[in-house]
Amino acid sequence: MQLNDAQQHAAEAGGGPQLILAGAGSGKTRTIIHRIGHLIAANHVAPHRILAVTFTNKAAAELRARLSQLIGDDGGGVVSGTFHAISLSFLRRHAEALGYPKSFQVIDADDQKALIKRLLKARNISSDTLHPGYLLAWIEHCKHAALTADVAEAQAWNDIDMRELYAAYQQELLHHERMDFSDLILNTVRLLKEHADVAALLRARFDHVLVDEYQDTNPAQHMWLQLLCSEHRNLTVVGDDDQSIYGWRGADVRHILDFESVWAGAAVHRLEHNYRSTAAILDLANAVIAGNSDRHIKQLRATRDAGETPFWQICQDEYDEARRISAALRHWHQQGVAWRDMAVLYRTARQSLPIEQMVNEAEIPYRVIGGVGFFERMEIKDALAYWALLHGIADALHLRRIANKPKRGIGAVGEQRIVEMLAVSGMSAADWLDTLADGGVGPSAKLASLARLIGEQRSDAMQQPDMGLGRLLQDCGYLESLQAMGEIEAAARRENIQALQDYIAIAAGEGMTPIEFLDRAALLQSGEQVNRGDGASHNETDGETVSLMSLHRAKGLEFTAVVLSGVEEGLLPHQRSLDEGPAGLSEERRLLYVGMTRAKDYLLLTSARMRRNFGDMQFPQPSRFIAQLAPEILAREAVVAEIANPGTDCELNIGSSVRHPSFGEGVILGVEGAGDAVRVSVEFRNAGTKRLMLKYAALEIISIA
DNA sequence: TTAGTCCAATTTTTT
DNA sequence: ATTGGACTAA
Repeated sequence: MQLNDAQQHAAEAGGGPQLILAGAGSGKTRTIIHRIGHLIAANHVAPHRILAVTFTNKAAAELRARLSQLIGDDGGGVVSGTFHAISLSFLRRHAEALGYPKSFQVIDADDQKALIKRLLKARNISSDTLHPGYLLAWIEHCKHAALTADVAEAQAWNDIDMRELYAAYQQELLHHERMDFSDLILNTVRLLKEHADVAALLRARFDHVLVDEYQDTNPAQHMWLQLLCSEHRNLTVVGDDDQSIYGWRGADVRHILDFESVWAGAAVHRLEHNYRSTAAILDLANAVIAGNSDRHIKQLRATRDAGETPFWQICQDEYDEARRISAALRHWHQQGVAWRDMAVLYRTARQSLPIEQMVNEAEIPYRVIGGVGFFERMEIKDALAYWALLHGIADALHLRRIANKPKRGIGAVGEQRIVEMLAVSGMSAADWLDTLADGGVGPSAKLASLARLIGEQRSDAMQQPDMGLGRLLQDCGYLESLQAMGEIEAAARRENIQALQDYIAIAAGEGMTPIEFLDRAALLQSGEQVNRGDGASHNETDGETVSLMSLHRAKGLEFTAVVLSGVEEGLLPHQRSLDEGPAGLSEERRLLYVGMTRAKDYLLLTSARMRRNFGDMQFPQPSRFIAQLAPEILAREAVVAEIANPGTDCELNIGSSVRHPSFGEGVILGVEGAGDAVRVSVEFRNAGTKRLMLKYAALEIISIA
């Protein structure tokens, strides 16, 4: 397909700062691809001197795939990756300027939290005084704003100096030779800012930089780009302020709104034709996003026919919702939509459980994208810790992790003493463990047999990096210790470990070093989880599956048919964001907008009248984002009813507001029966949900939805 | 000092 | 419902 004028202008613009405002479905990926192709073919830029920054690893992979399609030759060596992945590759070469060894590793969220907890415990600060999550969130907040501990604004909580704790946390990380995710960005900024020699090398590395999803960059990333591109100024950013959904991660929409003032002389390109969705879907999405005032006014124009009007289905509870979703998926499948072209999206991960159960029961092949990622699983982290020890690249966190797995009679105190002894020794964890082979002192003596085992197996493992892990886990008793969780659970975990071994084998085949493999594991934390549930019985081809994922994960993707589930007050908008005020609410609305604009042909919204939360039940109102929309743009079940107040027949829809003489105001959630026997379910603001005989209820209509 | 039992807090979203 | 943390027995 040809590019349209705006796309072509953007693709063929020369150097200098370029801002591409690209609405949902406006072909921005194609434009980027063509721009890169044009830079190479017409401007003779060497491919390896082009850097493309994407938001997810998946997007980076997609970019590479499409580049090789366009220009062949494996994309010609164009460098692409996430901010984090690219930062890590910079830091691998230059970390020593910051006092880190080149072999530093990345700490994941779990270990990060454990480290913070130990830090607070060592200072006798209880979690009631200062919640670890709160401290961590504040530190992250500083890092997103590119503020190191020495320049962060002092912050006290219950007389505790959080800035001092931030500094201590960094010290602790450095001591463990680890960086957290935010450090990857922040430390790269420090390299560019504080180390002129390194900065010069990094700046000279690329001639052109392109950034996707620019609306979701935080100040640290913004600074990262400014510092990297300040000389050549060949920076192209692509984004859409209506799709900014990462404010909680420090993203600031102003970066895209203010781009022209930061980069003088920037050219602006607007892609305002939507090629993805039917006009009906786009009308609905536009109606929703129009409710936000803090946005660039823009026209996103449909290029497709009206199509089917999106439907809003109100369900009894989350299981009824899940069943109706399954029915819709089946229906679309009968219409000829492939499973892989359908997605069920939700606000929170826990919503996936009932959906998984019902979809599975309906024998629809599915997969959950996200959730607990492969590399975050306990057994995988354990196995990787053993593997790191085997390859001599383990650190204190690895050793601590497996010290008492399987049980070796080492408890919390013993663990602590082992870590202290290791620190005193001044050796790496792997080297220190080797010295214990002849026996150790105190708790470390309990590691002697493990030390001997590793000593015996190491040389074998070094020669064949893909082998060895399974043998070590078997011989040290780890695999057997899994049995304590029950046969089925243990088998699943052994299978995961087997998958890890296969993964390692592939990586080894590619010539990847052990440290590179750990890097990949750290950056790919959140992989896909394939076919949970009874996948074996469906005999589906790989990839022929419906995707279940969070709204955030759906960013940048498109599907023929989309279900947005749980469109309720408290869930979308989420309660936590409502507590954050108007900015939080705007972001929730954008999230809904992002979800709707994923759909090409069919869109179904569902909400439940009742939802089980922890143990107890909740009765959410329909989401404020859709409750007021006319049935012409969002269809729903309608009932013709004669109501006391107007006295005439009228269409009373789900979502209509009514008043009852004693229960007060409420919203119609459902209708059953016919004629005189029609009963309506009404969610009253102050009186809960009631089922009323329409004929006798004396309802007064406030507004018709 | 460790291991097992009971109780509490937890969940918004991700690199 | 699950999981980490505190408490208690050995």
